[in-house]
Amino acid sequence: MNNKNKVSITELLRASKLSITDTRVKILELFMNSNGALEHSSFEKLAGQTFDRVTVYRTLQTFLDKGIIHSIPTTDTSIRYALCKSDCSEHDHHDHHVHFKCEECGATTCLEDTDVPEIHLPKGYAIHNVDVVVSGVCKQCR
Amino acid sequence: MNNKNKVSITELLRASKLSITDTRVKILELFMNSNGALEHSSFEKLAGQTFDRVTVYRTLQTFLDKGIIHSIPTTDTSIRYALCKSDCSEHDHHDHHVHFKCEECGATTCLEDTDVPEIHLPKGYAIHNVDVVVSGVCKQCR
DNA sequence: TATGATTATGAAACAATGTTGCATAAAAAG
DNA sequence: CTTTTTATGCAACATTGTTTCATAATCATA
Repeated sequence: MNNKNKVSITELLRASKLSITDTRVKILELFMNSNGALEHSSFEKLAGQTFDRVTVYRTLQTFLDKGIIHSIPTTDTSIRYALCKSDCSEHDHHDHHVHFKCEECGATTCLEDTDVPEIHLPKGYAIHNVDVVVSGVCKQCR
Repeated sequence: MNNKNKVSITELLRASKLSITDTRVKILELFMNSNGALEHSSFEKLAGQTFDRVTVYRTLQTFLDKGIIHSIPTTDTSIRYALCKSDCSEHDHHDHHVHFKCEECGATTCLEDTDVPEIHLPKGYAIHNVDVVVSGVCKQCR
């Protein structure tokens, strides 16, 4: 982690009107240093340091609320989280990209360049969000 | 639950080479009598009868393996399950429909008539499955 | 339709995951 | 530097998921 990232993490927290704490900075560093999406247990295991379980839950919830991260649905037990692009905000998410879950290595990644296609539902439904999760085998595992 | 359904449940189990047991029949009845997708806890609460937790887990896993039900990814803790159409089989799922989660009533439903659009990924990815989960407000809740 | 082989179930014990309340510690505001 | 506000850690608890093993139910077949 270089100094530039530290500065941007600070700015990110400040922009979301969140106080700057060790836990929040370290969790954001973990997100920035990892390619894929992280699941909850990662935060307790990683970083040589133990975060308290409760603090991690609360921090992730706060980041979700503020639009700093987004959650990725899964059919296993663990929800995954990934950083939002910088143009997301509290009430205006637009992470309209596809997520990919590799069945070999287990990694979940955001395919930023692959847009979610438009979905047309029968009349009467109000659409707030569309999640697309593709599973298969990623480049590295083939 | 009428007799016709009972017969078809029996046939369904037999077709999947599963022995016909009370638990399996009752869990399938729950699926057939419910419009939306069911989460695990439903099976323990519903039906006036208490199923053992372990049996429910094993039964759902068996049904998944045999292609009788499919799972629907969520960003909350509970995985949802719904019946597959009759033309699914053990190694050949084709439930290529969109799922809808209502933010008001919480119900998750299969939109059988809304196909999952084709997704084009960057080169190198092998696609096995595409899950689309739309969240918003359903007809009944508007 | 009884019998043995096979498979499913339930119980117990455990492991992992998620939640709540409250005292303390840290950060922000003045 | 002090006060106010907010975040954290701990403890206790609740829920969810897993493993093992003895018992019970189902199936195949005689």
